[in-house]
Amino acid sequence: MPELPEVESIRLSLAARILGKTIEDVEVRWPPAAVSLADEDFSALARNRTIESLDRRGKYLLMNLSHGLTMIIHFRMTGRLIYYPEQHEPNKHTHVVFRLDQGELHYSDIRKFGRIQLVSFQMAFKAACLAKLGPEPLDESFTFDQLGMRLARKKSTIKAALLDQTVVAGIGNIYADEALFRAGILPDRNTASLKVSEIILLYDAICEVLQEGITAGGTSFRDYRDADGKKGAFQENLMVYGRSGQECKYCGGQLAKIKVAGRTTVYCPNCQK
DNA sequence: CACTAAACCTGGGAGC
DNA sequence: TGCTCCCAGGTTTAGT
Repeated sequence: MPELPEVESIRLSLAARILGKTIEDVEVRWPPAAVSLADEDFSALARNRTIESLDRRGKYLLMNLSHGLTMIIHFRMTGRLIYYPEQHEPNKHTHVVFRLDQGELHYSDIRKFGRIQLVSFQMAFKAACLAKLGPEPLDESFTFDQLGMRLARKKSTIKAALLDQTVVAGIGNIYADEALFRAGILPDRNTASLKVSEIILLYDAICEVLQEGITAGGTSFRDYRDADGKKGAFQENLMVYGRSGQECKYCGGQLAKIKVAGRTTVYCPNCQK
């Protein structure tokens, strides 16, 4: 389930393969996955455009094409974007095939939740999905004060606040649980109950866990792969996510599982207060 | 405003 | 082996 570190890892691996290449043809095999401007044909619109740059905003990958067009890609849970240097046979989960002047880019998605939107560059940041996003947690402009001010407006649990993309962009279930463990904060604490010292710990934990996730090439708990089809390594560093009932790597106690904000949440009852 | 639930989907695992 | 059931979770939308 690609969160910020996974999308960033896709962006980095993809950049090395496709920047400067031209989209010569597009085969949309499952139309709901490829959304374009009103009444415009996705394939026709994308054809004969050069891939000029790759950006990321939260969990969204932005592919900027020549002539002012941008593809906004969200992978949701099982989306993948993989580059093949040679012609490659699509499978039943391959929804869009981009044939480049050299190689092919395949978008596949088992669960069919992900979407590729094709919009004008000017419209991209006004698009409903991007406009509401909170700050980028790894930008220099993201400070602990900013986090504190945004959390102060929330009346939910701290876990729900971290998953809220309008508070901070890019955190999902994995990194929310990991950041809260590192900060020693129980996931179902009310946001208003956090002391300033705890928000400082949380701020540091968020920045560290996301940066380490990127360095490890993301977390391949199940489906995630980068643009070369390679797994990440951060699953080996997970302290709580997916480890319910197992020993806490820090104190040796048993990790607990609860539902918070409708999501499975794993934490250490001893290390997190 | 904030919460919950449903909807969107399929594969994998558990239990029988 | 094969069936059923439940679970995984990002986001939007509808309802309370």
